[in-house]
Amino acid sequence: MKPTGSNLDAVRRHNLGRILDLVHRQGALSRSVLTRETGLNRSTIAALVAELVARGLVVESNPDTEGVVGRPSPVVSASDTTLILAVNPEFDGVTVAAVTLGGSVVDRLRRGFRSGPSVARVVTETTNLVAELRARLPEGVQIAGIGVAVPALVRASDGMVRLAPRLGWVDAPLAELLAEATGLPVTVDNDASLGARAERYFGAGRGIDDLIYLNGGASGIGGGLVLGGRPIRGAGGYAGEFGHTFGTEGGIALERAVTRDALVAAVAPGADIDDVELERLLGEASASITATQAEVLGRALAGMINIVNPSRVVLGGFLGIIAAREPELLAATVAKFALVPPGEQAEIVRAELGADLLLIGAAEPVIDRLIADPAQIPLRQDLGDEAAPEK
Amino acid sequence: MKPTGSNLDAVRRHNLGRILDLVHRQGALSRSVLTRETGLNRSTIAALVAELVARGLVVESNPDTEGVVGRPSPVVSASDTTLILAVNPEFDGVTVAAVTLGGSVVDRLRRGFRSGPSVARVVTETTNLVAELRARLPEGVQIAGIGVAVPALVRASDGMVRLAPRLGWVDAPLAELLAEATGLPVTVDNDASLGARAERYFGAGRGIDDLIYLNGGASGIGGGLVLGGRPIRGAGGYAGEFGHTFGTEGGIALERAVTRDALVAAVAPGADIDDVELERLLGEASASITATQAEVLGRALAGMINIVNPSRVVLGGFLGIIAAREPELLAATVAKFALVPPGEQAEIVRAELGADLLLIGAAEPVIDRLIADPAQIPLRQDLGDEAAPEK
DNA sequence: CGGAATTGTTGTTTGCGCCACCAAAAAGGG
DNA sequence: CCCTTTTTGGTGGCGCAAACAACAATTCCG
Repeated sequence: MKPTGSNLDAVRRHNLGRILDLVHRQGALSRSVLTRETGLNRSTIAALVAELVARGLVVESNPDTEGVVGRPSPVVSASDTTLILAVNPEFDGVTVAAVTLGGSVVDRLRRGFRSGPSVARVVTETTNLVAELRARLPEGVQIAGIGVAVPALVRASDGMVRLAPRLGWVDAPLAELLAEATGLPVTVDNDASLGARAERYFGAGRGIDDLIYLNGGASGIGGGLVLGGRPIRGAGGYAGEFGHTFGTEGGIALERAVTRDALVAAVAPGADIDDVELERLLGEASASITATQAEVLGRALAGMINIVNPSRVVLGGFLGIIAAREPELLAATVAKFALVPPGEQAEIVRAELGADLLLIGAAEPVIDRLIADPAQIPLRQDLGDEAAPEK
Repeated sequence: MKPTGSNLDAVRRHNLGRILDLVHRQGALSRSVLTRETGLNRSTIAALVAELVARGLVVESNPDTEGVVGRPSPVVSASDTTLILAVNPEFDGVTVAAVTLGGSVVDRLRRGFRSGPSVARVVTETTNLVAELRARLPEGVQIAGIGVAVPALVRASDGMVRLAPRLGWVDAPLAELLAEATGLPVTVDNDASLGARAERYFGAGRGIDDLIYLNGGASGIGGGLVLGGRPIRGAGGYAGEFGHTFGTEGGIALERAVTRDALVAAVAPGADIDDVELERLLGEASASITATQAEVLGRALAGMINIVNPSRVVLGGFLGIIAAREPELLAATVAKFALVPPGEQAEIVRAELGADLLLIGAAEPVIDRLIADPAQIPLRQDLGDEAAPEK
């Protein structure tokens, strides 16, 4: 069965995790703020922070005198000597990046593929890139684990890729294979769900407990759902897979009615351009295509809004371009087809995070594991004069 | 901000609550089972159970020798000396019932109304019924609180009824008024959400983490959503309010296309019959009406299933009758309009709980409060020779 | 009837957060 | 410029909850 009753160890773990969580989400915080925020005693906070420092998870620094009365409180911030490796395999290549506990990408590598890669190919290439990246990292950094964002249906509990149409995979035990190849703990999850998490914590969905996230890419539309402050996967991982829902009455899937290719075809037929270029060209052209697509998108959104009543809808990728170019039309269409109260409560905004979105998201589950038990990172023995050991 | 870090008191509260939770949900459990289930030490369980007994929340009894080796372990079950009062105001009357921690109704009273009642009327009638019911209860029982299930949009955090079309209320601070009038703690929530919880814990949704619940009553269709094991309300409490969603392409709300009145009109026009009678009459008549309604219902369900990917759909009230009479048609319609994978994962079943559904559900939030802090119930002083004091 | 298995019971131990006290560091006021 | 006020860090002792260990009780089985 599930975990259960808590003993004293659990208290320590929970409190360490709570501090790590606050520092991760809100950036640098003074010890006095942590005291207020957690309700714990000053001395307790001091002891907990000391342990996190000893494990290389946070660092303390002197505050810049802020003009407040009283003794200054040391500022606690995420350490950059503990990193997470984020991996994003796609049909045309795989990206590996080093992400800090604070949620920023410090280094990245990419290896392209000519054809759709097999699972084995992705595992070996990823392992190579991981080794390469680790060699480039400064001495003394430790890797907390590997987080993978994959465009597929995933059983997150054990990192099994159930179905990846784009990659042609079925039932690939990706987490297990990568863990074996690299010797590091690995988490695997759906890319859109992870994108939703990233936008929720660090982007356009900050602080929003009920949101729908939709991302439009070259290969289709993916989405993620956050309800009651928690990511929702549904029984089989299909919750929030809005690309396959029906946007029109005729029963055409949304991701076949609203496509990036249609936008590209209208302004630069056949060209291979990125979203920035696409938006620039659309700005110069007439808006009729985005208008048509905005209407279909709006109808589909209305259906979702009626059912889950979110307070915000975040649109990324080329859907973000549509949202930026047709805000009134989109809002009007939603208002027309959604019920009045939920429709009024749902604010439609464009995603804020760009290229790093999936990498930041991919690191999140690893950080979750860290927050659940910070003691999994060994204490650094500063007893001798040697540097802290890696791995 | 939210609660936070945990200290030793929190551990004790959590563990007491965990035991109470297990006993509440799974019925009678032996102390050895509790030990295994919680992972706590035998001696710890003994101490915790002793405290719950002292607070009148559980009782210990001798097990019937089960044919197992080893010393018999005392059975812990919910006490019936601590009760929750469940209240269900409707447009034509208000029901007050006494519910045990085990989730069964032991007594009930109802007062009818001629016309739609004002908030004040409901409060005074409820207060009277509460007093009457308490007078009938045996000596020594204590009331943990009042839980209200109301057909309205509710802000559960403070029990404010935001909008109750059927009752004609707007922004009625029902929890506050009832708490003042009765001197007991009061929780208020939407009736359909509470019904969903009741079915999930004690009915057709037992153990299901992702489910949709829909209930059809004389005044319309209400629903509740449980995702990831938690009730989902959405930003404004509209999540799961499926009655207002569109079941057909023409934009007619589901609860106007699928109605109880249509069924009644087909078999006994104008008659005032209950669901049991209605189902019997339908059994004798032709099935064409239920078939039409099953199709519309199926289309609406398909839309919901595509978005939230539940593993079960529970249908109550007259929708349960439709589900029982047209299982194949309903399943076929869902299969036709839902995507294949989520459609296959969603099992459509009839609700199991009958008339007590809302009352059991209404008690749940009160029990939640009890589980969150069992120490809110005072210790019974058995030091003297007097009985335990009430209130 | 005796051994094995399981669990309740009791007293002791361990570890975590709290508390009280003192010291340190900044702001403000005369 | 010094002194008071305010806020926070640091330290040692304390209380408390759960774990642990040893023993007793109860049942099954041969």
